[in-house]
Amino acid sequence: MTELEKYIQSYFGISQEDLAQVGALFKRQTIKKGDYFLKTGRVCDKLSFIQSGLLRIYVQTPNKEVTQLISTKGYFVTDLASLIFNTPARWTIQALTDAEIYTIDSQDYNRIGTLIPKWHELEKLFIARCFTILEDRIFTHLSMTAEERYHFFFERNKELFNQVPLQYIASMLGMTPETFSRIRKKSIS
Amino acid sequence: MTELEKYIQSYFGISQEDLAQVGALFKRQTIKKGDYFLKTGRVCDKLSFIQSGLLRIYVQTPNKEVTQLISTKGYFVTDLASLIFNTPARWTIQALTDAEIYTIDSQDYNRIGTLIPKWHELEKLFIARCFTILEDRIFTHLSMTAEERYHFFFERNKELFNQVPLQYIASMLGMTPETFSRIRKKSIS
DNA sequence: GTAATTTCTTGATTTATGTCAAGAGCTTTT
DNA sequence: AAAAGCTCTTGACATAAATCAAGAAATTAC
Repeated sequence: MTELEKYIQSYFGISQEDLAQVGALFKRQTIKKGDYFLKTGRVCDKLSFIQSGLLRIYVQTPNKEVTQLISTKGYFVTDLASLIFNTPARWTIQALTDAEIYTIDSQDYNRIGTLIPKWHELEKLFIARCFTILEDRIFTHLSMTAEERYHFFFERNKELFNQVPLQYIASMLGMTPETFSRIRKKSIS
Repeated sequence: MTELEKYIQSYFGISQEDLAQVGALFKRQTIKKGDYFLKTGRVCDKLSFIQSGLLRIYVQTPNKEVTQLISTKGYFVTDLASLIFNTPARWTIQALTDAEIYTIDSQDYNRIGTLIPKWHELEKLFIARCFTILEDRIFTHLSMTAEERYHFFFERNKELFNQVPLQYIASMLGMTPETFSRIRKKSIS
């Protein structure tokens, strides 16, 4: 079983055969550090699984660049709204490191449901789980200070802190790099 | 066509017959101002459509009460994670006004998929749309000041401002009632 | 291995937002 | 209609976080 299949298995819980069928629709692909997976304004016509490497999802606003998420091994990456509704992508997605990904194009993606009858239901559950993760993330912004968000995130994502420029984590947590740096200093000493 | 059916129609786009079938699973119910629709820690075994009235979704934390959302006419209300995964509810949901709602219990909810084959797919799309709304909301916290969030929300939800205690809107936007009040004053004059 | 670039830290300062406390203005209750 | 509760506002002040600027540290390019 490939790693992709293992992850799909764990997220969706489908049979060996179904797994092989879905897995086969994903094509292995490498993407170099700095390359763009997606740019704001284009329609996102693919969904990828990250086998290795790191991708950053962000938006360029008039004032500043805002990092929405850093996606790592084992996660799927796409602009969901754009993929599903064919709207222009809100996010730009760029590789922070060389990355190995498995990609399915939107055509094949839309075909999964016909191959595997239960797929829509399982995917519904998967997206619902993603939904609740975002609910919780909003809650952190309503209830926590920058410092609390830092610790909360750090406890759950220690590895990330020595893999990516910290300014991106700062942005993702809704604070400036300077504030991030000061909290970090306090926390280390 | 009932209002419930009209909304389901607009969200899910299903046929007249299917609509009648789903619609029939919802039972009309009234709920008095102050009544609890759901309490944190219980398992949420229902999903409701709001026909009229306002419900507030919030959490009591050790320090303060945090309002996650105020739900209005035309919206569905539930603790999605709890409904789907049978986990203890994170949110408490309380009526801010007398409300008229249409409720489906989790048993019937889980049966829709067997009645209407396309349901899971349509619901997937519906939840995906909710997902992207939350993505956008997170973005407001990463990119905007309290004042900007105020205006952004105000432009889109003017009516709400003379229907509910403003402190709840303040909380929902991630600021104190005092800050909210000051921004409001500036904005009026 | 040195230069060039990018990233991170630090200090000084400003600005935004939170806290506390009091009172005014509404609603609801009696 | 007075009393009791809420809710909102306001001022004074405290604190958190942003901004600006400079330099140190790390990384990447040559």
